Amino acid sequence: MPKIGYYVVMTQQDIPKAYEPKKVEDSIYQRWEESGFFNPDKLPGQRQRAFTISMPPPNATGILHIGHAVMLAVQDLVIRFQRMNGKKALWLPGSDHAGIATQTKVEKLLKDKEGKSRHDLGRAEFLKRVDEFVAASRNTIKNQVKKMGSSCDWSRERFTLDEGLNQAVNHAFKQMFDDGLIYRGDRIVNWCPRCSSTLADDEVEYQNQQGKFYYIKYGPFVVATTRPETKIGDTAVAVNPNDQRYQQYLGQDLAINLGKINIKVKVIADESVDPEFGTGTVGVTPAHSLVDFAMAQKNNLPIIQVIGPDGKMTDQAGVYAGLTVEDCRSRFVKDLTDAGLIDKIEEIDNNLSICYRCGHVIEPLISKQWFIDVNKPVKKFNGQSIKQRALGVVTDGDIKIIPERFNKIYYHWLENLRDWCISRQIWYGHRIPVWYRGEEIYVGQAAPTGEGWQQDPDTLDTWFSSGLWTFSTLGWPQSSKDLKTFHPTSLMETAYDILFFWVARMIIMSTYLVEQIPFREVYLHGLIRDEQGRKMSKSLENIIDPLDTIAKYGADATRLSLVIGTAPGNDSNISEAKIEGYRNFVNKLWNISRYILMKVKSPKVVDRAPKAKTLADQWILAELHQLTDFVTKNLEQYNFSLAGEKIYEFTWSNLADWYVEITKSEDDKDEILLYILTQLLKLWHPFTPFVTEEIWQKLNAKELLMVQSWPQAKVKIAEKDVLSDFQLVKDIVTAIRNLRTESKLPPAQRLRAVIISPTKHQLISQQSVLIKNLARLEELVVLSKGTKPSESLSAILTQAEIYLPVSGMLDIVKETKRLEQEADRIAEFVTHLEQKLSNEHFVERAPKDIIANEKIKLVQNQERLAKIRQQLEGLQ
RNA sequence: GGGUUCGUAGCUCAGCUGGUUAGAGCGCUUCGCUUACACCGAAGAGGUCAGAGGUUCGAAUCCUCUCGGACCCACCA
Repeated sequence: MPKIGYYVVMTQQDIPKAYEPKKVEDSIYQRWEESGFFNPDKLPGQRQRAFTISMPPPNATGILHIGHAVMLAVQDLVIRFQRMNGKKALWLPGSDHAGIATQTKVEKLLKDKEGKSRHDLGRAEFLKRVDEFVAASRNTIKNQVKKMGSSCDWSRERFTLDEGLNQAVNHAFKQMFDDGLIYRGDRIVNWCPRCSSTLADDEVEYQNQQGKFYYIKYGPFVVATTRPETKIGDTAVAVNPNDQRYQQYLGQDLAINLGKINIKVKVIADESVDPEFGTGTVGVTPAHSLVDFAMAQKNNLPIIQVIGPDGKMTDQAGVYAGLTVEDCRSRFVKDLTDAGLIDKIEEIDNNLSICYRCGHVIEPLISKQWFIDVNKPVKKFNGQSIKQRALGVVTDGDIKIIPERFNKIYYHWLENLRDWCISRQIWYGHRIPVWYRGEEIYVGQAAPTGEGWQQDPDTLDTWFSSGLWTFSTLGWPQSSKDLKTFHPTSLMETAYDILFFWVARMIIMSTYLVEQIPFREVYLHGLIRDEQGRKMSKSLENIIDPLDTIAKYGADATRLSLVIGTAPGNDSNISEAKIEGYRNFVNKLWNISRYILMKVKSPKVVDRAPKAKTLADQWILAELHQLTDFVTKNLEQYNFSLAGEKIYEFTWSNLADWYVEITKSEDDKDEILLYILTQLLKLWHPFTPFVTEEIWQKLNAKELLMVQSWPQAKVKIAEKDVLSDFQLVKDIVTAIRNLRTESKLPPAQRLRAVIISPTKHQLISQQSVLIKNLARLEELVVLSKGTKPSESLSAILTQAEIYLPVSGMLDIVKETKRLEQEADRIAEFVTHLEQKLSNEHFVERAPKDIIANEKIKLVQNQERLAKIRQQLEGLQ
């Protein structure tokens, strides 16, 4: 027998009592993959509209972590929903070379294992090592992505260093260079001496720390600084223009002695100096401070670089040349102290700039780098800059960010964006497509012909290529069919912490290069924390590894725990207990299915709603259809949690706890049970693809669940009446069970009950078999009117009085107390309603339907209260 | 300094554009191995929705302030 034989041969008795994800998940994934349906070109049926998600490419460095797991769970949910919804659904996977991150990682491995640096190996050999590492790592990640059940199109998998993407990068660079948006210049940049590379502004992190604030006697001034060694490179001293104390010195050139060093500074006035802070005077170090650099440009100051790219003092530092920054600082401070030039030293809180990749302290310094001009007017944007354009597509609503509040953050970031430094002095990445020969410069796709051309040794910022991701992966700059079909993509789903790094840059690059938005909607999920809300980290030993939880509880349970109980853009805490809870749920779904499969004569898919034969049938169908409607709407609006909770509730509370129990006493349920199961599996599929597919196959389905069409909510039943009628039945059953428990009647004891209901006795009579079975009654008498049987427990509902005669066993004291409590509770509610309805303003201004509803509630509860009081009198 | 966000049952969280006697899961109590499921079932207990004002007929939901937690951006010379 072919592969499907596995399912055919299996008899219903063989269905295990407990669902075992580990045994089935891999083979189900394999079936999906072999079906080819991950590829939108191979999907069945006529599909006009495309739905595209570009998977945020995980870094080629590591292992799948819980953050990736959320992203995969959410995106797979959306893409499966859209695929079932008849869309040409493409989820394009890939990975990112992550220049600095990967190079840092490999350098560390190299050092730990062989004690060598990248320079010991040389560029070519080092890159070979990186490629080997990345190849292995990418393969690992790919397998882990599959473990989550991700239905992405592996035939379109891309890597940022692929040939095609490399061409896209070069093309983008050349186009922007030709348009004058990319330029090369000497500017102050964030320099990481450890990485020996520049960093973008947003790649710098800050660490709060206790530092020393040195007050240095500085000619006629006292200048305060946290970094004394940079004072060697001062070329000015700045004061606030309004500061009366220093007016006399403005414009003067002063020679300052700093112990073993003499410097020359000009006294300048600058608004940015806060007269209140420190001494109100600032030593200006143009080469090693962003702010000072700006001041130097404004005032035409000389620039002296005293710290080199290697983190050591340059020759300009005189006697300190060659020392590391740290050594220089202590030597310099000692020399100043010896010379009596230290006024005082204070402790101060300050922010240390550190490299986001390696944690080393950042040295701002001046360097010749490549930049993208974000403020230059662009002709095709009618004079707007690329930054204004990126703002416009969001303010105009072309791109919708969910949740909306991130709009503000996005705007703020873009409005303050400075030119983007795109060159990196690392080896791993896209080599800058620029060649030099003497004074000549050539920019192009490939090396120019002719002798003596040298390519720029630098590589591009990783985010430059990531910025092209939505379209470079679809064949750009060629005008490919994929690009036409799938771009702009539909949804960008990612964590909010990457909004600037990536989302904003994709918008800049796409609007400029393709003249299309990269995606229509951005859905930002929160970060996952541990059960106490702490970040997950190795040192806290609180890491939840999705691969572990998949092995232990299954991919479906892991997915549910990441999708339900969370709100967009909000961080969420996760614990193993939560995942365990969803494992239990998946098992519940399994067992409901097991029950149905064992009960029906021939398991099959039922897509047409069967005729309801009983009230219970009508009720469960009405619930199912309402559910379908609700879930569809909420999935369309990315309210995954709400949708999931609702299906959960239907599955466990309505189907399992009530309807399945009912089918044990009502006959002829095959069609309807199979219909409900069919629809339910479809609704659950985007959330829990594995278990639903596994059950689906047991329905002797020929096709895979993943390509079935999404259920339509066709509601024909008079739902309101059905729902309220069935609610009364449920209330009666619950009330009887409650009486039994409260009065400690043995669960097995069959009881007799009398129900009196003037308005609903017919309904209750019709449902008496059901009520008897569910409430474990021996006999049920239903009357339209009558009096309470003697010596009986009573429960008064709004539409029915229920009596359980317990001759000789009635505890009058207890029963009185119980009824009194009930009466008090209702009396309180009645008072509340009376007050509300006697409020003129309420009656005047509230909507009519609300008032009508309150009136009904009042009447019902007044009657109910009266009857309970009657009972109480009867007990006296 | 600017901004965002959270504070709802013991714990983890849902509650959309204001109208339910405020919900879920876990935990807890009391029963129960009723042939789908003990990864279960039945019945319960448990909350003045951080605090104080305000808008409104009506506020957990909107506004202001206070307190407490988290985060982002800027910046500290």
